[in-house]
Amino acid sequence: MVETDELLSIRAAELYYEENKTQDEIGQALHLTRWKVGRLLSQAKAKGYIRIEIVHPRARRLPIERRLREERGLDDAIVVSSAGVDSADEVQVRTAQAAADYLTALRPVPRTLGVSWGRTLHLVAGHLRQGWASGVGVVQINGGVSLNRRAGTAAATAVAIAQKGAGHATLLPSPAILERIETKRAIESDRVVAGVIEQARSASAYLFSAGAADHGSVHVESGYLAASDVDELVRKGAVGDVVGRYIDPDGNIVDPALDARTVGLTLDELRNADHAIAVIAGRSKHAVADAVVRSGLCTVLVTDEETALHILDG
Amino acid sequence: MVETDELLSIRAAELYYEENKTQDEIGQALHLTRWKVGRLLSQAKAKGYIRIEIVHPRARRLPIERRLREERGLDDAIVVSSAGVDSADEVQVRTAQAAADYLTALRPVPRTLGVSWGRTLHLVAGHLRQGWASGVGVVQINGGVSLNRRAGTAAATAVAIAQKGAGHATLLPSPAILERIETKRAIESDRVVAGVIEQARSASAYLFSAGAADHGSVHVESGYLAASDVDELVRKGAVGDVVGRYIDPDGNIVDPALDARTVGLTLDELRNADHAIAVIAGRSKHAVADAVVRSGLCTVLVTDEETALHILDG
DNA sequence: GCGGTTCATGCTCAGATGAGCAGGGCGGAT
DNA sequence: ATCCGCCCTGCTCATCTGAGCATGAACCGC
Repeated sequence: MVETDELLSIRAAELYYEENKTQDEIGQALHLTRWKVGRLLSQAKAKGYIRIEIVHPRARRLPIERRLREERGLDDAIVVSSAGVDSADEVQVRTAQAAADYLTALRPVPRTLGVSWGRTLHLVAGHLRQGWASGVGVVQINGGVSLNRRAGTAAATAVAIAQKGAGHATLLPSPAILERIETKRAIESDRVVAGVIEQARSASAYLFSAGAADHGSVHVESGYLAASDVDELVRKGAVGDVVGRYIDPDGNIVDPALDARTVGLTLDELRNADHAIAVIAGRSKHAVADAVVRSGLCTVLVTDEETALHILDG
Repeated sequence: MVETDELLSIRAAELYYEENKTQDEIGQALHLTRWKVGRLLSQAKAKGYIRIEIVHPRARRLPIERRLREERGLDDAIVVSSAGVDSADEVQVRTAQAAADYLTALRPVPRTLGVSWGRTLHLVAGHLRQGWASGVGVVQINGGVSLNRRAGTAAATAVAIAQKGAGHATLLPSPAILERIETKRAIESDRVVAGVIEQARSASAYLFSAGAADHGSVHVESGYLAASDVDELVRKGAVGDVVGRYIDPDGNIVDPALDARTVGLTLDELRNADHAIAVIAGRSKHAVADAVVRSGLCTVLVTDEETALHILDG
């Protein structure tokens, strides 16, 4: 009889969802009372036979967001649907869009916003609307002067965010990673640099992404690290980087010596922030995303469905 | 504003379908009246942003069935869901199951059922329940004595269907295709054979499948045709076979000479039947399935979702 | 400017649905 | 054999939802 009930619940679901019959009509068709039909329907839902999906580039996944908040202790989570998406780029674009939306709707509007840089943040900046805020201060939280080509994308990101928010950007005039620790100390003792970092520390919110530990990393592309350096970091357990600092699955610094040569906010400073918004999308970043959330590096996560499910269910 | 409405309808849909809020609650959350929310919801449905799928091996696709009836003039159609199916075999099993269900529920119960044979029908026979009918006559409608191995599967199918339906099977003691037309004439003039064919002609319903025109065909496997023969048939436009007779996309006999050497019901006899149930599943049979339906070879089609959509939308 | 048209909005009302409850059948324990 | 408790069923009632309608704003051509 349980077998029959299961079949019946499927028949009922077909008539209800695909043929738009009322439960009463279904009852007549299957020789059941309408209450029985209602129960079969909720049974079908409970057993997961009914899958409802919202297919839209801007669609979110609220139940997953809720789980992230409840099971991972995030203050907030934005999970974009990856339904009907073929390319990894598309996923990143949707996530960036969502991050821009979140930032626009963020209340209270942060007086000063600390930002990192990279491909993802560049996209976020691009999706922000002119006038998303009125007079926001934007400050870079990690070094970003490129060593070779693509110079200025880091600066451009911060400037774009500030300009569209009718504010001004404070740039951190320093490379991300220095060759020698002495140089790093020297740069940090520079009054301008020290001032910017001080300002970064006092930002009311942070917006940053994370990089995967692979050869496609911006650090390799920008010339801060060689491909072999990344291999070495991976060997030591690195899953990716946050504001230029490479971490293992538990969020610990993988290479303290390298970390000491990295300019910008430290991870602990980030962890103590009230509003730390991480924007992380794409399959290659599943591991870092997990590390970021696990180790409390962010209070708010903006990501895609697959990454979120990876974080939740491993 | 239209852009905003679209976004709103998505937000509303998320809250309604993923969070189980009432339209009223959503209205409060989004500062809308509940009527506006209702309209946004139907808009989201109309634009196809809401996708509802029933995920179950026994699930059917009623809207597609309806389209097959209305747009292709079938008396009835059974379309099984191919959601969550990985293997082609699984699709065939589901379809066979559905065909068995259909046969069991068929009213009036056919006094005599004409059946063909093949892998699909064998599965159907296997899924029939003991006692699906009480006293049904089963008669083979095309030759099926195997020339080499696997002897008897054709007979076994008919016998199983009859036995489970508490009836008896009448076998057609003849090969499917003969080498020379004279032999075919001789066999057909045999009293027993002629009697069986006569009985087949007067069956009250037919159950048959179709084969793809490829080297995996049962005709090749059984030794009736060489792989090169099939290639030649394809060159002449064959998309597959029904009761051993190869047809082109319009349902016409591809090779009249070969057809004349084929023993069993003719296609026109099948076309004139009141109840001709075709069971066709799998991607490799899309073309034949289309030909069968287009040329009116069946009144009832049992198939899978993908094949049905191929028939409907090309 | 003006009349006409279109369209979105908020409403009434009836139909559809879900929550919770009483009655009764069934199986197991004593 | 009898009692007890569980679960399934069909019910009442309150809530939710969709259809259809009147209103008024916006838009268009004249």
